[in-house]
Amino acid sequence: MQIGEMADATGLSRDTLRFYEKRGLLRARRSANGYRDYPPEAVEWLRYIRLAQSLGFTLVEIEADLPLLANPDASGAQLRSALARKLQDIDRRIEGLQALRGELARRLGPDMEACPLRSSLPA
Amino acid sequence: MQIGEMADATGLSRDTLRFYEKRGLLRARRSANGYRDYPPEAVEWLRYIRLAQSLGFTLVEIEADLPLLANPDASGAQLRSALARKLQDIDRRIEGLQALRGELARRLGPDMEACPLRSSLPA
DNA sequence: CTAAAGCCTGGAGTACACTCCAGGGTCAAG
DNA sequence: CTTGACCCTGGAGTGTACTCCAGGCTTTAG
Repeated sequence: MQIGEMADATGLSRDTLRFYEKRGLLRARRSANGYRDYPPEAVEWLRYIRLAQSLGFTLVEIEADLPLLANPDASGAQLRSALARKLQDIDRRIEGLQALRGELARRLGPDMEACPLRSSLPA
Repeated sequence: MQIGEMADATGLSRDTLRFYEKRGLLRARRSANGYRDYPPEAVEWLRYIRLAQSLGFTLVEIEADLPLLANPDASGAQLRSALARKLQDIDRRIEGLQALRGELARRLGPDMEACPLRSSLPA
């Protein structure tokens, strides 16, 4: 799978794919002519990256899980604990969003005139 | 309340506060000497900004809600519908996170060896 | 009165995540 | 064998959100 196909398959630009590779986030074999050749599974990985990223994870955070995930010697236990940490991370984020939701509903819901958020806003 | 106190109260740097003001995200009266003078309610507003931001909202998105919130002529109905949109926004984000959580649990949970995420990872 | 700490502005610099060239090689179609 | 669509690299440029000066007032403590 060469770069243009991958770009079409994922909605990412060629430049973005090259950029991810430079960062170490994505690997590609090379054909005899030097063209990148992606395995089809890379589509999954890229979709995962985009999903995580759209939800507020940075590339650094996504990368952080990578050495363990990519290491074939990692034990099931290690993987499970890494996964558990990540899930906790996500759960914290969900809780944060629920708190934000509550804040907004509380502050703008019942009494919109006298809400501290409104009275402290810029002109 | 002058800038240093506000910085201490919110954990933001003076520079960040000045930056927010330049962007129109925060307003401050000026004392006779030209120093910024913040109303104490601004602490609430700043905390709100930081919370929203830590959850993946950009300053542009936070600003987008501002003209309506800050407009004293906005009707209760307008405010309520703006709030409803924001809450939907947050709910979508929560759903996204739950999906990500599911993906991870599914892919790394039962069968860690043969997961497509792992096999497509960079060296 | 002076020194230290705090404030001001304008502008340069940084990190992240791209995005867009310029210059050049590769390949399939006609 | 040329044209057009693809690919390559290296490097410059963009937008967001700060962060860090330099140069210069103001205020407080000794």
